Amino acid sequence: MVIVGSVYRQTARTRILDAAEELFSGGGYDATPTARIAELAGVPKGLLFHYFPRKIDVLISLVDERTLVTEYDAEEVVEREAAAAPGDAAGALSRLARRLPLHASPAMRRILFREADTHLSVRERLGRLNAEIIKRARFALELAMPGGRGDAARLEAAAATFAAVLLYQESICQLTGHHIDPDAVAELIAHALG
Amino acid sequence: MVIVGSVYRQTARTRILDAAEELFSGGGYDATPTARIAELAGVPKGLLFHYFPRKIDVLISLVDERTLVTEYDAEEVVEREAAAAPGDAAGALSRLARRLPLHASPAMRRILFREADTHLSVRERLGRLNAEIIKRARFALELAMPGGRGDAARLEAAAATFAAVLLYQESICQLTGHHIDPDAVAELIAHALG
Amino acid sequence: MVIVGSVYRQTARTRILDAAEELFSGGGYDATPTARIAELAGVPKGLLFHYFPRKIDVLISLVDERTLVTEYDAEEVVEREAAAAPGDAAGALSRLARRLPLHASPAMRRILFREADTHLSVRERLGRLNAEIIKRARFALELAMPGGRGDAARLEAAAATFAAVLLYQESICQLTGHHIDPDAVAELIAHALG
Amino acid sequence: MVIVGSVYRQTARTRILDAAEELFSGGGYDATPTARIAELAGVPKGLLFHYFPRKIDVLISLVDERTLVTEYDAEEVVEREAAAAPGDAAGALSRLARRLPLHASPAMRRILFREADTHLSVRERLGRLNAEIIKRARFALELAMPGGRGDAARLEAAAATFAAVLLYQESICQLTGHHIDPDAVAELIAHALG
DNA sequence: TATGAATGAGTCTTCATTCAT
DNA sequence: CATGAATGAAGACTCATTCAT
Repeated sequence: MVIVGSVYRQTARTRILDAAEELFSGGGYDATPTARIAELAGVPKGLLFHYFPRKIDVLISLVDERTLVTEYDAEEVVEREAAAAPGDAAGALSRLARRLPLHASPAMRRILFREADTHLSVRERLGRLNAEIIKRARFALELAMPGGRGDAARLEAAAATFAAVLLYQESICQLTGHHIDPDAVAELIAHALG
Repeated sequence: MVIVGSVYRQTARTRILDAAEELFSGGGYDATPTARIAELAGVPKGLLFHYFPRKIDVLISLVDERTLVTEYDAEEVVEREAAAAPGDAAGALSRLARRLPLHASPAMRRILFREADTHLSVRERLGRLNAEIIKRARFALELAMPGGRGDAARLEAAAATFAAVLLYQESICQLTGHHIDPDAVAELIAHALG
Repeated sequence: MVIVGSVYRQTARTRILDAAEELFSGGGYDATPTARIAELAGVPKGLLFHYFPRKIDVLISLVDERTLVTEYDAEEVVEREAAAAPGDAAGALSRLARRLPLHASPAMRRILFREADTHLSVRERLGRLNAEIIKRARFALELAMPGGRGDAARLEAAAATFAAVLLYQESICQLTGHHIDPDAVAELIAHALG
Repeated sequence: MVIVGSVYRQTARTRILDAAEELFSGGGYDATPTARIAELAGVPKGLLFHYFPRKIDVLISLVDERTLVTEYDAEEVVEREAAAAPGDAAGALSRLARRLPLHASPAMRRILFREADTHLSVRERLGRLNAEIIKRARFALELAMPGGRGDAARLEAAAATFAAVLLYQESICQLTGHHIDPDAVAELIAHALG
């Protein structure tokens, strides 16, 4: 009953975060008045400040709670996949892309990039995400081509490039109107290293 | 007198743009009050609105006047270089990177990325830059490997990836703390296509 | 159980008043949110309003319960002292000063003066204190110099002046940084009347 | 014309200070919204913040500009008076009281005392005033009774007591309802030293 | 052109107080 | 009694923009 109740009637705090996520991703943090967040959440303005003393705390909580790096044992999964399809570097990267360790909605990703250079805590989170993706891409590539072909520097550039494409693909599409396909980049990289 | 007058006028307008460039790139467009622009430019607040009726006009003028795509005949230069070093795809891309068609200062690049998703005119300009870079990268790669090795899709992915790395390299470095080397990426791509 | 209950209840109420005394004397009534009183008292916010329906009731209760005019028979004490040291007007005033009929802590005195002009009930209490001190000073001086030397007006000025010095000595010291010694003033007054 | 103009039509800044003086002295600084100051001054709310960036700056400016210690040569005046009426210590103090070196209106004095313990700059100004009054009282008394009768400590207590009475007389009257007459205190002190 | 005072809508934030549990 | 979420009115302060001179 209690559980069902909480499911049916989201808590005020959750509704506030939902509203903020939508509005921040739409118009940006600065352009979103707290009043509009409260309005969309269906709570009085004061309640927002009951849960989040300052406006920035809404953003911080959003980033803290909704951009989690996945917690499953990533390495084990990658190893299993590598064993199942040996030598398939492109496939390994593509699978990594699909498991992008952003628990976040596309909205949250937009928020992450948009606010990163203004707000330290957001930037830190973005930095950690990038490092994590690079680490996993490097690991996947090493597994896929055990012979160590290609030098270390090239593999490093490949991992960093792939991470950049993954992180920025939506931003690139939105800002430049040009769609970039992670699978095509994965194939390109695999060819470069293979 | 007339000349002096026009000199003064230009000076004021230029100083306003200089100040705006510095402040926008530092704190962002929204966070920069017009009063501070005027103050830093050393002009009275009213004069700013004499030259730029609305605040957004300062940003628009900045983007229009200070992020010019280079006007030299890019294709001709690339052709000459390709002839001088046939088959050197990596070098072609590296040279392209060094001629990045942003006349803009690093400050202007920061402004471009930061404000692109909020302000249409900035986004348009960024889209045109991206398209231009992709076009030149494609052209350079085609020239470097005339045999048409590699299929078209892969070449397209290569051009788009390189453009993304070029455009975002500073953003990536600033936001994630991870430095990405365009030359290494150029070498990677050349290897993929070669 | 009942006893324990009443002990707890009293404890909560007392802790609220303790916290309010500390905070009001520190930052002033207006600058002290009820939330901080409750926090310092270690009680939930709602409980504070259970005991004190309005914020001002906390101040009123504080003044009512913690700035009591002493209840011993002041006149009798003064008479006994006067008999023991006849003619010692300065000593009589000094002893009066030491028995200052403020049961209150220095904190409560600060509250009294600070809030007097804003809150009627506090002002009334302060007025009563002043009147009481003047009365006692007059009585002590009359006893100490029974000959009736000095005219009535001068004695009145002496009593009022001494009361002012007693009441405001801490305020003067705190606000102006100048320390004023009640004993020296007592000696001065005694000399004026003697 | 310009002068007449400025006389007829007070500047907005002056009207703001006038309004603040009236309202601060009435209800206190904290209880006075900036909106009401602007309203009483007949200026838009924003203009108040054009002249005084923070609310506290209104109070600071008020204290800085409207509680000036008089600039005439006080010592010379006192000396002349002392020569004209030798031995008249009571008269000297009474004359000093009438020249109370507060250029300020009674309203400003109320503000000074009320806000002194909350705002440093106000407290500093009050401390300087007190020191100045004590200095002048001491000087006046020394001139009036050149024989050096009475010891130094008593003279010091007399000066401090008189300063306290002068500074706090209005506060005492307002808070306790008891009127204290500076002339009577002057006579008392003169008698004590005489 | 040049100047800075004037304007007022809008924003974040605080806080006493209520109320359902 | 106890709890802390809920409420909304009110306050300080910001800032783009206008305007008279």
